[in-house]
Amino acid sequence: MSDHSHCHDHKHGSDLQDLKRHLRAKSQKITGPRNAILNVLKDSQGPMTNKEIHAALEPGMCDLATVYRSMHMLMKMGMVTRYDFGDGVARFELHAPGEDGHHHHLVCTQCSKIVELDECFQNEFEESIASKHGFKGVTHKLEFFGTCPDCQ
Amino acid sequence: MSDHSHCHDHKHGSDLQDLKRHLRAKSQKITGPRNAILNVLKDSQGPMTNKEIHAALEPGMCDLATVYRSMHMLMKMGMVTRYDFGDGVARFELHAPGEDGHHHHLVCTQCSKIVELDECFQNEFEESIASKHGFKGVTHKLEFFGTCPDCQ
DNA sequence: ATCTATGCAAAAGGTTTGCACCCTT
DNA sequence: AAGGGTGCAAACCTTTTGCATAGAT
Repeated sequence: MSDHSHCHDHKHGSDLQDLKRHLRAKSQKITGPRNAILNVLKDSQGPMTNKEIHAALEPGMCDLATVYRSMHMLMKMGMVTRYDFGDGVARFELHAPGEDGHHHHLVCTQCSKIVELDECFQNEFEESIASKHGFKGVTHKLEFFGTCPDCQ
Repeated sequence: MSDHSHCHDHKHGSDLQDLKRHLRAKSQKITGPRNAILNVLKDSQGPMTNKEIHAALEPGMCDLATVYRSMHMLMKMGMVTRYDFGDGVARFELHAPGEDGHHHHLVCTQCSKIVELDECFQNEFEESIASKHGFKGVTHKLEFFGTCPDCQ
């Protein structure tokens, strides 16, 4: 598989029309809450928790439970990727429907600042591990942790 | 019972005496529960959740809350590493006090089987990312996910 | 009109904490 | 004897779910 070279714009590469079209194509309804959530995700600077997404919506726009349900739906549709940074809270990032949005992060262990990484490590490694253990459809999650300049 | 640390045996490289000695050295008490927990971890085949550790102890040996507290303590002492496989549950693996126990896993997304990987990917990549963004003390977490032979 | 999505509230897990008592050192 | 460690129960947080209603197609 080839790797993406447009890396600076992962979250701005998808416009709202595309997203809605993709939802409709899978016979998912375009509702107020979903519309609003997609807008928040589209403009986000990095991965967001359910609570953060909820907080970013206009008050009364949408229940927290609906945010959770929407993220499940978007994940199942492959429009969103879930990230885990080891603090027990799920974070989500939107990407264009066709693309897999695969990339990594550099997280500050002090202030939790998150840097989006463009670099994606090349992986003959992944293939050799997969074949060695007889696994199919192998992917990886890779995150970096350290202390950011401000916290040193 | 001398045992040499082969790559295959990361979790058996630490014997109980060493572990206890290390605890005492940091003025941590050796109690019944801690002793039992260390024994379970020492014999484990892979990362274990708090609940699994608790279940592996003799009934009545130790409260679940104590398992949680012990894992915190062991982590702070650098004797245990925490792993997150994206299911919202923390898993722990013991390693010898001096060593960092750094390695990776291959997890089956169907049955949750976990394969311990010996290979650790070589990282000039990590250094370049750290310096590029001005981070210090950068480490990484890398886990592989796929479908195991039995589940295909 | 149909069938899904939502709000609300309750439940379900995982994890943490307060407090009185026990036990290692 | 002193201080940390433990059990128990309650609190906390994130995430899930049941159910009646609202809303998109």
